[in-house]
Amino acid sequence: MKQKLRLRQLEALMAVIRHSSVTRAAKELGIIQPAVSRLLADLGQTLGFSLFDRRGGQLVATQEVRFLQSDIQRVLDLMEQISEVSQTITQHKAGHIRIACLPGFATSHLPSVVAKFLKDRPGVSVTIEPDRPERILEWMIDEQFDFGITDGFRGHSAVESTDIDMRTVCIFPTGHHLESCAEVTPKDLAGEKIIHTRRDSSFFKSLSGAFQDANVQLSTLVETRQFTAACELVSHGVGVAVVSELDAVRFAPEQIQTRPFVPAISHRLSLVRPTLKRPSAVTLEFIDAFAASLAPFQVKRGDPSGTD
Amino acid sequence: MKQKLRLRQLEALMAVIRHSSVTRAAKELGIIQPAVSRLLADLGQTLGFSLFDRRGGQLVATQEVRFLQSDIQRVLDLMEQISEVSQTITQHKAGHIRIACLPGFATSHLPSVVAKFLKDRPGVSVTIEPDRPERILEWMIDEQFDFGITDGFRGHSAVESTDIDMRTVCIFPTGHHLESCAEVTPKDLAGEKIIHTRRDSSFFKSLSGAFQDANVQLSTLVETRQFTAACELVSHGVGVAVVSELDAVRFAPEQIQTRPFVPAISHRLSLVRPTLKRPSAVTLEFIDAFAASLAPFQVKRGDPSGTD
DNA sequence: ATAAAATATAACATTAGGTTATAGGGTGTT
DNA sequence: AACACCCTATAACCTAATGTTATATTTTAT
Repeated sequence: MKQKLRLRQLEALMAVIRHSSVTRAAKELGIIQPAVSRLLADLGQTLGFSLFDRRGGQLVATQEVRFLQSDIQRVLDLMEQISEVSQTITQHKAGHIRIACLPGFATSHLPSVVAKFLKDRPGVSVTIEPDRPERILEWMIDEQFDFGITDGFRGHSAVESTDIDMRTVCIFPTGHHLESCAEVTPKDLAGEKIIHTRRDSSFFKSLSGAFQDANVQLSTLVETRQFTAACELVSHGVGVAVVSELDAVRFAPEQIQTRPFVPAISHRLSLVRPTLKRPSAVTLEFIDAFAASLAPFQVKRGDPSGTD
Repeated sequence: MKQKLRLRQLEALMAVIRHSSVTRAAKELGIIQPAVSRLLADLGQTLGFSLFDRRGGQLVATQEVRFLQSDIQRVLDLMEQISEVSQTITQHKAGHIRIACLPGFATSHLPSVVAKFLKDRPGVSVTIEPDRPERILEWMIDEQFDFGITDGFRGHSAVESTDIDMRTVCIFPTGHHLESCAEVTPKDLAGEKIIHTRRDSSFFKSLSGAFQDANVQLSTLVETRQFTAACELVSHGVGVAVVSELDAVRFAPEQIQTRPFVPAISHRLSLVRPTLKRPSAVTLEFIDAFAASLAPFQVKRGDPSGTD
């Protein structure tokens, strides 16, 4: 009698213990009494000892059964839990998303998006890891992360990307003489000390291209990786910069002024994820949500005026 | 697709995760590959998301599955454990025995019996609760305990008892003038101060009966509930007593001397247990073992010379 | 004792889980 | 590219577990 324990038998056992009656237990289980009777009989067989004593019309669990009772209950509870969790997963309400992003996003735009996303999804958790684009790329290739927000992405077979061109604006301290301009051109910036991104970045190339086309000398004040840093500097009254509008809007008008930059140049963001790794449903949902959050700052379609 | 989670499906899932291959998993489970394939397919259906990504000929669990993995493993482990424990229960190797006994037994005879019993039964545990006979009786009626060792038991419908008549001996301090007697009669004890049990105990009635029959005055030195206490007193050179041989043998000849008491009177022990409660297999085994341990000190059958 | 209720047993239907046979899909080689 | 090979999926069928109805048996209450 080397029978295996069956989950159904344990369910029946616990139901009978709860109700002290086979008939009532059957009712709870939604089946009829003989079925429960046999489940118990079979279980008793496999366990090798009797499960109940009758005591004045009531069934009382034997000591052996009481001995196992807590473990059995735990198994049933766990199964229940697994079912529930898988339910919420199916409803895209549970899971974990590992996000790698540019440092600027980790502090400025991303948190609000994540917060909004998590509000509707109690089971979901998120890891945010800020780092340089090169590292983000590595992480995608290694599949260490589910989703990356980067720029200057050149394509990679193991990485799938969606590029988004972000509008940029010229920013300068409040009170600056540029305040009189409705829009800012390279000519307006002649002689200004500029805060800009690294010279090897594609965004810098676009920017300096615009200056060259206008025959204006671009003179550097600060070279930084992050738009946020540039905004920060400008807000302290130092210099002028062309940055993503996304970053600029976070600062109050008392701190910095923004004007459209002409010619319009865009900052190309890349939303990336590992090609080979099948993304979880929540991950895809999050990528959608994130892309949507960028829409207000995105260059209109059919108006590329692209970077490179 | 409101299918229930099946244990077998979870087993298959974990096996495939372990081996990264359906074929190898099937081998481990002792079934063939198509069976596992379908278990997985069905499970995927009920869970509502796919379980594996293929990655260069290897199967890799999806994020969703990894999310559930630890819970699933716990369920399987618990089932395993329940099986094992029930096994040892079947082999009478596990369980718990609650023993209520006279205080004397808790310290003298019982521990050695319990120790020997537990040695072969790793899973078994025991509770020993010493108290007065009245309380032991209550406990049996309430089914608070599985087994009781008492005396003076008068019968009760809810309590099943096995009576055992224990041999008794006369004990006295080494160097006492009774040493010269081969056996001790009431006459030999004339004028001796006696240590004996309570006057309302049936054993005392037997004893005083013997003295009356011999027309000897029984003079009390100490009245105690426990034979062990009497032995203790005697070993310190105080008085003479008639006690169960079981208790007497625990003392060295340098401390106390023992002689048969004539007429032989017995001390009736009752091994009791709740009638209505079905005893566990280990309990029955233990009662047998305990009864056997008393045999050397038991009045021979057909030689009752009973108490009352 | 006897009626009523609860439980166990018997005979059959359905379904999960197993089997064999076979088709389909990658991977690696030529 | 075409081939062979290995792994996996699908189909058709079988067995054991679990459910059903009908009925006998046991237990409790009157």
